[in-house]
Amino acid sequence: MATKVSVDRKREIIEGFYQLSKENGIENTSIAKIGKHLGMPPSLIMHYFPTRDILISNLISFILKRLLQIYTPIIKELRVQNYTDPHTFVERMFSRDWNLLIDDGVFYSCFSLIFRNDTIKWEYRNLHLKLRENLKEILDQDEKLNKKDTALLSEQIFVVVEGAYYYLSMIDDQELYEQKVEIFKNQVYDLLRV
Amino acid sequence: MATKVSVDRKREIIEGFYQLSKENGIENTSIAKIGKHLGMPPSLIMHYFPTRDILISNLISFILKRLLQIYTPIIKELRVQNYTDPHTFVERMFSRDWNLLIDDGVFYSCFSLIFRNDTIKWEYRNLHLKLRENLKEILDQDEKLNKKDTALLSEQIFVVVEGAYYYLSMIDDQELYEQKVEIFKNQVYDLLRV
DNA sequence: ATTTCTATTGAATGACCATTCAATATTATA
DNA sequence: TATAATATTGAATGGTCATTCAATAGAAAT
Repeated sequence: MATKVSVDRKREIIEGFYQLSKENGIENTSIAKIGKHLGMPPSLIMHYFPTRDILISNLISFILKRLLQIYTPIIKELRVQNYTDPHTFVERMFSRDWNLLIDDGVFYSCFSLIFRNDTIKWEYRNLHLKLRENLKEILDQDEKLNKKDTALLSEQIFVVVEGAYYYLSMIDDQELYEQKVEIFKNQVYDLLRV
Repeated sequence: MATKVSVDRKREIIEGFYQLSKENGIENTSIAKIGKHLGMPPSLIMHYFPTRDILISNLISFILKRLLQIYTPIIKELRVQNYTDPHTFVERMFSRDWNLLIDDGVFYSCFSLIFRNDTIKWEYRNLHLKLRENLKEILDQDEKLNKKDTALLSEQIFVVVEGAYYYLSMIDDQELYEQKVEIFKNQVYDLLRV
C-alpha cells in the first residue's frame, strides 16, 4: 500500500516534470533539473521513479487523465440538464478552457512516442476511445438524432475536432484563429444536421 | 556558392539523421551517433551544421519538402488528365504510399517543436497553407463545385484528413484500420457532395 | 607551382546525464 | 521502547553529449 507521503511526492514530481517540459520540452528536462526545481536531490526522484522511462510514462498518464477531465464535467453538466442538446458539448470542445489545462507542446511530444512504444500507444488509443464513447452517450440522448448511427457520428465529429486542433496550433493571428474555429464548429454542426 | 561536395554531404547527413530518428527518435539521435552511422567524425557534421539546432531545422525542411512531394505528383497527374474529378486526389490522400515516404514518429516529433520555436511553426504553417491551395486549385476545376466556396471546402477536407491521420496512427488492427479509412474517406466525399 | 579555399581528421573540452550507493533521518509497527 | 520500513540526503560513477581546435589533405584558382 502506498503511503500518503509517497502519493504526494509522486504527484509533486510529475507536476514539476510537466511544468518544466512545458517551458523547455520533455527532451530538455532532466531529472537533475526537476530536482533543482523542486528542491530535492535527483536520487529522491529516482527513489519514486526508478528510471526515466517510468517517469515519462507517468507523465503521460498524468496528461491523459487531465485530458479526460476536460470532458467529464461537460458530460455531468449535460446529464443534470437532461441532455438538452449536444451544442453545449461542441461549443465547449472548441473553447479556450481546453488549452489552459493541457499544454499542446507536451501533449504532441508525448503523442509522438506512440510510434516507438506500444504501451504509450495503447494508453493514447484508450483515451480516444473513451472520448468517443462519451460523445456517443450524449448524442444518443438527442431525439433529433435517434435514427442516426451515433457511434459513426461521434467518430466523425472527433476527427474534425482533432484535425482542427492540429491545424489551429499553427495559427498565431487571433482574428484568423477565431475565424477558423467558426469554420470547424460549423463543420461539426453540419454533421449533426444532416 | 555551395560546392557539389558540400551539397551532397549535407544531404547525406540529413538523411542519416532522419534514418536514425526513425529508429530511435530525434531526442536519442546524437551527432556522434550520426557520425558513426555514416562513418565520419562528428566534427565533420558540425562543419556543415554548426549547431544541433541548425541540424534539426534542416531535418524539418527535409521532411516538409518530402511531404509536399507526396502531393505535387498528384496535382500534375490531375492536370494532364484535365482535372476529371477530385476523387483521385482523395483516394491518394488516404493511400498507403503516404506512410512509406515519411515516418509519422519523426513528423509529430518535429511538429511538437512548433510550440517553442516560431521559425519551425512558420515552416509548418506554410506547408499546410500550400497543401490547401493545391487542393483548392483542383476543386476549382470541377464543374460540379463551381458554385461552392472551394477555399472553405479545401480547409474542411484537410481538417478531416489530418484528424484522420492523427487518429489512425493509434490503430494497429489492419481490418479496423481499413474500416476507419472508409469512414473518413466517405466523410470527405460527403463534403464534396453537399 | 604557389596560394587559397574547402574538406576531413582526431583528439580534447567541460557540461550534463541517468543511475548507484551508503549513510542518515523520519515515521509506522510491534 | 525497540524494530522495521520508508523517506531523504549527498557524494560519486562512468558515459555521452555538443562543441572546439589545430592539423592535415585535397581541389580550385592564380
